[in-house]
Amino acid sequence: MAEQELSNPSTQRRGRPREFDRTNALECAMRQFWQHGYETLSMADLTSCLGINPPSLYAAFGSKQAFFLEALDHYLATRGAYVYAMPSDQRSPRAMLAQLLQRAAEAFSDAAYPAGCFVLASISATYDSYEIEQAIVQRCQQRMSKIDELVALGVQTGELPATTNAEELAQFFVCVLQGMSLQARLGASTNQLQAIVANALQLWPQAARLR
Amino acid sequence: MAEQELSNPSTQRRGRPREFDRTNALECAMRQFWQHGYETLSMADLTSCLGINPPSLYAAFGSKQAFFLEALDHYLATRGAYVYAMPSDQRSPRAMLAQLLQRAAEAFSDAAYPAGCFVLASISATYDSYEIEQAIVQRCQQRMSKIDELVALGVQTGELPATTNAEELAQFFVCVLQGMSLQARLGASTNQLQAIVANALQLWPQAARLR
DNA sequence: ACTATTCTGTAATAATCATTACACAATTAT
DNA sequence: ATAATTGTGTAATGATTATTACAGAATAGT
Repeated sequence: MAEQELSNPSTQRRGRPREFDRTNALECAMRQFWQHGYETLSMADLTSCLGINPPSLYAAFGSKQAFFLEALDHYLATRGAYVYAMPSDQRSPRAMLAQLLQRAAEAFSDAAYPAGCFVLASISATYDSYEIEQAIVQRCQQRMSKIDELVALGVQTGELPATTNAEELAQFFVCVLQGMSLQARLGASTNQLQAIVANALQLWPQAARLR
Repeated sequence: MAEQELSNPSTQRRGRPREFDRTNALECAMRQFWQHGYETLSMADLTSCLGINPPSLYAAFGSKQAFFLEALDHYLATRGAYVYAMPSDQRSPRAMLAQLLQRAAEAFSDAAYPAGCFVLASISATYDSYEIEQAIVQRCQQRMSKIDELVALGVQTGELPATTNAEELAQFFVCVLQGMSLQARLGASTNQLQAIVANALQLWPQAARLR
């Protein structure tokens, strides 16, 4: 069912070779979907933007829905990877959460890319295709669980008081992160997002206050 | 340019009377746009949902865009009015902000309506019509300025320390509110949203700590 | 009763939507 | 050289999009 994509250049395929770079097309589609949204972006816009014709696109990706989902996963593997790309697990959970949020603040307001988070920007409205909506929600929750882990770890290591409601605190940080994406879509600057992060982190005091 | 809508029932208009209730149609359209989004919701869906035919709809509202904008303003005047409907200006700024956020927590998770905030849910993706996007952003910022006022008032009354960066703190609360809308779209319960509010409000301590 | 006005229902409009049929081009395998 | 295979370009597909032409129905004013 899934297309077998051979990355090994030595294994040449028969037939006429593809004239466009698949990854490059994926990157371009990611940006387009990110900025315009799934429903709003038409295949005509997409093909003219990519400089290729519909049959080539369909041969390479299958359908608009499959193309979007692959672009979404391309985002998760590249620009959206900062969530899991923690520098080192040696650092304290708080420092890791701080870095996660600060990286988000930078990424969301990076002028080189559409504003905010691609996954979060894709949520808002329900879609004609329930399949897409499910895929977005699932990937969103999977990513956010990283914050759950960090807060739980903070309680475990004693960095946060044992009486902390870890689920609630984690959900608070998730809420802030998601709000930051919306703020970025509305034009918030890196500095403004960083100020939000600094404020939010006050709920996880640097010096743990044990009762 | 704007349609003259006479609310006075004594001033009868000539011609065949409208067979559907205009406000009722607006309420129904609001829910539909709220749930499905502007682009996704087709006029065919809308007319069949309202039980009226396209010409009646166009005669009453003009166009899809005008219909959406009127539905948006209907939301602001009804369900979305909680932002400005503060109980009394006698209360402290903090209490007013708390009430604003708590009302949002209830409204966003009210099963009787689509989840989250209609205005915020309408942002995410850019639209074919720049006019609509501008209208949404403008109404959004106008509403959020209420939070700016409350925080500034808190500093003014001494409830918050004079060293407080009012703009940053206000933007933090706006961010939380917007994140709450997204959380609600993802299925967060009233209790969960209230817990987020409680956490956020810790940045505005009940007993003002003056340095 | 008659005219002017406004709404309603049917059915059509042109445009755009995602998708594909088909002929041809470019490659590998034999 | 020939067959098999796969990508490309042109042009079309049927469906759906927002919007409206038109004829008839229902009201108010005269």
